[in-house]
Amino acid sequence: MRAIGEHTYSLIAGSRYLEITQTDESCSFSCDESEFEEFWKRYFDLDTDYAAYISRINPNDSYLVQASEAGYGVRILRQDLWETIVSFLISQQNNIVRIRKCIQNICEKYGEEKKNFKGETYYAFPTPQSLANQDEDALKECNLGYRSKYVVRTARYFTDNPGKLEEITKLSYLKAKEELLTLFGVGIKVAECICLFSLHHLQAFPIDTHIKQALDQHYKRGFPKRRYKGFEGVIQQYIFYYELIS
DNA sequence: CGCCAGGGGAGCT
DNA sequence: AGCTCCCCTGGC
Repeated sequence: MRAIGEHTYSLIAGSRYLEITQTDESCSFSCDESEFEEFWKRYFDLDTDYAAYISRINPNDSYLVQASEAGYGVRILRQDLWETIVSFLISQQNNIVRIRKCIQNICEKYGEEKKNFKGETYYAFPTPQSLANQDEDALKECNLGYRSKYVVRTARYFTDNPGKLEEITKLSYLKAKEELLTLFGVGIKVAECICLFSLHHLQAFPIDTHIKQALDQHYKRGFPKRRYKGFEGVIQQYIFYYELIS
C-alpha cells in the first residue's frame, strides 16, 4: 500500500491492483462491484464488527482504551499465504522502509509484468516457482542480504510440495504454526505474524521488540491475555499501531 | 573507518 | 530456556 494522492492509495495483492480513495468516513474502490464482493471485502475483513472487540476491552485499562480509540479503523487482513511468508521472512532484523524496498525489488525482478486499469505497469508478487529456480544468494541483488537463502529455500520447499500452501490454510492455529515453524528462516515471531495476517487466526499474538517493550512498560504484572482469548491478535494490533503513531 | 541497531533465527548447551 | 553466533545494510 502506498499513497498516490492526498486521499488515494494504491495496493498490489498477489497479481491484483487496487486504488482506494477516502472521502470523509467512506472509501471508494477502483474495482467493479463483483471484484469487491468476491475478493476485497474478504481481504479487508469488512464484514467483521471490530467495535464488538473494542467493547470487550477492560474500561479500566486506559492504555488499551486509548490504543483502540486511535486504531478504531485497523483491520486484520487476509493476505495471500505465500506473499505473507516471504514478506515476513524479509522483515526480520529489518526496518519497514527497507522491507518495502526489498519486496518491490523482488516483484520487479521476478514478478509478472502487468498493466493496471490506467495502463500503468506494475509487477505481481513472484510465484514460488520463479524464486525456487534461483541460486540461494541470488536475492541478495534485491537487497535481501542473508535472508535470500531463507526465501529461496522456502520457495523450493513449496514447489517440491505442491498443495502444501493450500493445506496450511485449512489447519487450526496451532497446527498451522507448527507447520510454519518447520520452514527455514521462520521462527515464532514470524510464524505468529503469518498466522495473524494471512491465515486470520486471531488468537495469534506476535511479540516483536516494540510489542515487548510496550507490554513491559504498561503491564508490569503481565498482559491479561486470557481476557481477550480468541482475539488476542486484534488487541495486539491496537497496541502495535498505537506505539507506531506515538 | 569502526560500531551498532534494525519488526529474528539457527544451533548448541 | 538461555546463550552465542549468524548475517546484511544503513546510519552515525
